[in-house]
Amino acid sequence: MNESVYTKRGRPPRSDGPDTRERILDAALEVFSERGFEGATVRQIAAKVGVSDPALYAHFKGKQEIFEALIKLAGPDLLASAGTSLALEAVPMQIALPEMFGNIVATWSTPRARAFASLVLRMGPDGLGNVLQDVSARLRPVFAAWQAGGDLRKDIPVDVAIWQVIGPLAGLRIAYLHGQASNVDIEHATILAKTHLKTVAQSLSQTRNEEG
Amino acid sequence: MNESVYTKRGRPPRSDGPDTRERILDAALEVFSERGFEGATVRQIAAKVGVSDPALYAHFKGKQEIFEALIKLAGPDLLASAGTSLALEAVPMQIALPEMFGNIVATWSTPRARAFASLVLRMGPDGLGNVLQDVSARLRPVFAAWQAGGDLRKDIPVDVAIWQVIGPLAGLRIAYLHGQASNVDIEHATILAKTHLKTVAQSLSQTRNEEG
Amino acid sequence: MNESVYTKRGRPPRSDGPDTRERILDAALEVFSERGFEGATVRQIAAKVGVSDPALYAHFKGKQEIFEALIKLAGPDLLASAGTSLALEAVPMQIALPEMFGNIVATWSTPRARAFASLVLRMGPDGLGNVLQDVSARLRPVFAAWQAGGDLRKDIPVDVAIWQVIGPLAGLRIAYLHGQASNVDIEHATILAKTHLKTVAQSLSQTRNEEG
Amino acid sequence: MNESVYTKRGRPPRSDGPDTRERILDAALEVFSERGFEGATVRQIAAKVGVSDPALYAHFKGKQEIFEALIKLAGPDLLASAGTSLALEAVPMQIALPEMFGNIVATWSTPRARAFASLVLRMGPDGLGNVLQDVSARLRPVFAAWQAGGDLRKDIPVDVAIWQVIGPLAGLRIAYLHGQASNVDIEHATILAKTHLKTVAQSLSQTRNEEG
DNA sequence: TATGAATGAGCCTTCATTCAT
DNA sequence: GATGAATGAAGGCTCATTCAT
Repeated sequence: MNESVYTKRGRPPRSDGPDTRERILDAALEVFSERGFEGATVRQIAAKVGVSDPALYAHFKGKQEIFEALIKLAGPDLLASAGTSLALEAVPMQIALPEMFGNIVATWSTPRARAFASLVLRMGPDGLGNVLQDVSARLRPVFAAWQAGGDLRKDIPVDVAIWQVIGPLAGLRIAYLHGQASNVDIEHATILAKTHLKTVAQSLSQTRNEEG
Repeated sequence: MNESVYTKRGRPPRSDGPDTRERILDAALEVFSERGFEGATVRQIAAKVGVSDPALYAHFKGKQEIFEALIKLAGPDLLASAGTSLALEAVPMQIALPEMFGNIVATWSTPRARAFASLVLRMGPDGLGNVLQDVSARLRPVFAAWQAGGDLRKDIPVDVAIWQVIGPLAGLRIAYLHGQASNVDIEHATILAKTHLKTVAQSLSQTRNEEG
Repeated sequence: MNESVYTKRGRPPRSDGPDTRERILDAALEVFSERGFEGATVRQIAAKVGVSDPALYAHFKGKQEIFEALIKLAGPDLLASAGTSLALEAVPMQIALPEMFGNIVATWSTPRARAFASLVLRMGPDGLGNVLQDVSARLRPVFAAWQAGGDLRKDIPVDVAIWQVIGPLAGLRIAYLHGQASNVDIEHATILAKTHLKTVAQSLSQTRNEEG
Repeated sequence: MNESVYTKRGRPPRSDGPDTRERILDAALEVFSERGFEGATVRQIAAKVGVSDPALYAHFKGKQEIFEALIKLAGPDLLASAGTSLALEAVPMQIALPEMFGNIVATWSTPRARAFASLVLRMGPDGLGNVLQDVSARLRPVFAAWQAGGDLRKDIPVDVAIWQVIGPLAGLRIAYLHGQASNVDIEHATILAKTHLKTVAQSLSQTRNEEG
């Protein structure tokens, strides 16, 4: 993998890449997302960076710390990142919701973002649950505003409305937008997300015509 | 953990329960779902069963085989199991869909089922993706029948309709119905699922008002 | 290997062979000679007998004891067995020596004897050295008698004479007459042994014609 | 064994010698020759080197590879090494044969060579058979030349002649010149070898008297 | 900073052996 | 006698980590 044949003790002439710390995190993201924390080995990460494993210890205190640094990075890069960071309250729901599509699926489709998705997945239920509840909490004022303004039907609890929006998206991300996703997967997810957001926007906004 | 101080090479004087194989699988499910395949150790499983680790090797060829046996068991116990095994085509969608709730969330709430959910989660994207695509495929004829019969709006592609139904459920399961779920989580999920199914049934069936 | 499908606790209806102890030793000889003491496992032996491993413990105290029983059997069956047990002193050397061929190589060529040879080989230098010294000791009076009687040249020390006879034979046995020997090996050894004994008998008996 | 009580995870403050790979092979030779491949443990080898067992894995891929490295080294150090590498064809047999003694037994008597002998012995019949056949093959042209030149009696097949020379030597090596050989053993072997070579040279060269 | 060599801990697995039936 | 299930011991090997350079 590493073609350099420099073999001597001590520091090699010069490190060929910029910011080794960054490269370590990149490699770690890949390895951790593919194999999970325990399944990944420090050697694999080091190999991917192109250095020997003790080198990592110059930048991080250990495997655990690399992982945690990754998690810290993951936060803003997750579900949260896309639409939820915008000032959506100001935009009418009918427009804001489909709008999220462009942001969200595009954002989620990058290799890095997909690797993060896999990473969180691998972390077990806690990792995922936290993210979702986090996003849910962030969206609540937005949806409440929409409901107050009449954009969102009043007969649906805000929580349920939120869930109807982000639930399928979360499922989508997990099922189709992970590290190993193929292009077909991504396209499939794109269509599903697009249609989902249009439909759900519609059904959440429209006043019911008949009740039973 | 084991207070007995019997120390001799061979088999101990009395083993307390039969059906060790079953108990191994139970313990393994728990441990694997909590820590993932690599994170789990044979020792932990054996300890949970209350035997020494070599004992497992009388029943399974190795760690891998225990895991695989678990996966095999997981099939019927997963997403699929609940509503999808019924002959739903015969039932009107408006009734069938909410009906699934009783089956599904109840089924998913058992500790065993939740452990399985965590297990599959831990298996990485492949595990999950397969399950969802499996369920999707199984539901397709049902939904198609509904659409042909007029129960399901014709302006929504069957795939999207299915996803709108199971997408939030999948997310739910992952976010709230995993091995470590608290009672609050479960209740939360129950309400979400119930309302979701009612709402989605409605919005999938009702003819559009032609709004825009 | 064992076609019987009787599977129930306790003793099976009847053991199909005679003298299990004997069969165990046979199997053990085979396994030990193929893999050495540590390389052999109790299970392999038991499997070859067609019983389960704990069954061996009804006949022997353990692996070690089986091995020792084998060694005890090996003694008479080894180098010693063939010619050396006869009353060779009475026979003229020129006749006795070639005569040994019929006994020795024939005896050594049986699968059992060859397995024993491998067994002793595997035991390390001690096993082999002991055997050779043993044989040497047994032959000494015979050769001394021959030398006294004029059959054996007086200018060769008895020890050397013995070694010239049995040395090649020992090497032969080890190199060609072991457990895995092919028929070609055996034939080769046969010829070598035959010619060797004839030649050595000649050169040990004939008075030297010239000295320098 | 190691009195230092330094206990910390990584590398210890100072390692005392270089050339660990060499030292591992030395230790391994000893252990393998004493106990055979299966009987030897990686931990024993490491202990003899004075390191912990994982250290070996920095130099060899595993137990098997250590063993194989040893076998590779064994080649030149075995039966072959001594006389057979010389250009013996040029030397008259009567002189060359006894000459081998100085080389061979001296070479075989070194602790290392004796350990190798035990090692090969432990490898079972294959190991030994190969060596002997190898040597036999190497000597054939030499003996053929001698026979053609009249040094070697024409009434003895070359193969048999070779065997009469090396057979006792092989037996000697196995019986007396192994890893655990005492000084007495070595002396005994030395005398036997010396006399053997002189006698055999004589009897292979002298023309028959036409005795019967 | 980065490396090679080394380490303690621990993992999966096999083995000889034993108990209760 | 013979069996299935279980056990303590130990083996080979991997891993994260550390020291000296």
